[in-house]
Amino acid sequence: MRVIFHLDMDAFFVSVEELFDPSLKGKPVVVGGRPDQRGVVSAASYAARRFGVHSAMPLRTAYKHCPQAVFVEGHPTRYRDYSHKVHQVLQSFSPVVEMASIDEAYLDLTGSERLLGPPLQAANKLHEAIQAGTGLNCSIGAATSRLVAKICSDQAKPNGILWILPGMEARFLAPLEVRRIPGVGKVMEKNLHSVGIRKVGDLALLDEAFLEQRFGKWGLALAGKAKGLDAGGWFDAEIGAGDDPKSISHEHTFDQDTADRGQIESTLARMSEMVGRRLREHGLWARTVQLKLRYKDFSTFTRAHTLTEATQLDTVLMAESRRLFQRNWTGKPVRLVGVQASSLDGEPGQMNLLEQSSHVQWTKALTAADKLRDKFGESAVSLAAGMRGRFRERVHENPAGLPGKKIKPPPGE
DNA sequence: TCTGGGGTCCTAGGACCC
DNA sequence: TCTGGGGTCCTAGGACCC
Repeated sequence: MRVIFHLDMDAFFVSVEELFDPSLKGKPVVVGGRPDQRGVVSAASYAARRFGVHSAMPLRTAYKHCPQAVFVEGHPTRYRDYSHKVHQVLQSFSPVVEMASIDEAYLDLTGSERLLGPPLQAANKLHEAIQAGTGLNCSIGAATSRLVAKICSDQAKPNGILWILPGMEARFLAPLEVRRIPGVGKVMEKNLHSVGIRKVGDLALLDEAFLEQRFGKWGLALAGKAKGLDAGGWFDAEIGAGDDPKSISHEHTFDQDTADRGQIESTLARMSEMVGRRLREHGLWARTVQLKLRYKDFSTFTRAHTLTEATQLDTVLMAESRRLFQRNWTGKPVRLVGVQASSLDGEPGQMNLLEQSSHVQWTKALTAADKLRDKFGESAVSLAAGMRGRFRERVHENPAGLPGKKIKPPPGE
């Protein structure tokens, strides 16, 4: 019988902020930015939640609900550090660990009973170890499947442990709202409601063929989920299977919508640099480049192009995203721009000799630039090629006092 | 209420090939 | 000469998650 844990950190970003500033404890805290900024709540403390503030809520709305809350920008590097600490504690409990996101993980503890005791006891030990190792609270769900363990940890919040005995899965799930099933969002919930399905128990009673015919592949998976099985989709994979990313992207929402071609294109250049850098960090090559635009009415537009040869280079990403932009932009003010790289591979694929030597030189130059950015910050270095023509305003983005350095492109470009 | 940024997976149509 | 079927790749959009 499988023993699966799902561990979820409680109010993770807020709790990390409290470690660095204990005066925040007990106060309504909102992580995400200033209340007059465009943006949404990344995390809210339990005190803030009592005022109706929750994650994904626009910051301006959060302010209306709770003007006395402390609004903080957030510190992504701190969260990554603490996520890493959590990961280390988990690895001391099981070799089969998968971080599902920055603040949650799955563990397979099957066969560990002699070492750690029965699931509830093991969960207690883990809970204490996380506290000791990070100073943070978490909630743990234990069950025979990933799905049930995940729903359990949610039910156990905050700072609790819940174990569902083998064989009790369906009875545990039956009274819950269908929305509690991971993957059932607003739209699916509405669709299910429209055919009279509200509880997971209603779902379990239905004919599988009906669900498949009505809701497609997903419907079939739902039938299994209602019984507590890891049926279909992402839950089916073995724990620890997910490794290399399938896409890498960066996007930016302007403080105010803009129709300034120079501003838009220089932002695209910056997004391309950031994507290129992450490709090199991961040792991945991309064949597909995608441009994303979002307009005032939130309508979102994407255009992609697949290259004949994979790339890691900022210049190629820039040229491609700019070309897509110039071909498709109608001149309407833009709210957001983004650049995504996909069709990723750990190898560059076939290149002719000339391209190979050019590629080696470029990679050297870019890796040097990456190191400078590590030292002096993202805006310290900009590609000389990125400064040509419309990208010229990048120069002015360099904050005073930082060593602005141009990296010369290799000859022949 | 006026909506971030980083992802994953699914669907569906068209091109193209055998 | 009235029109098959399957496989794979590419593209666009959308639901969903943290």
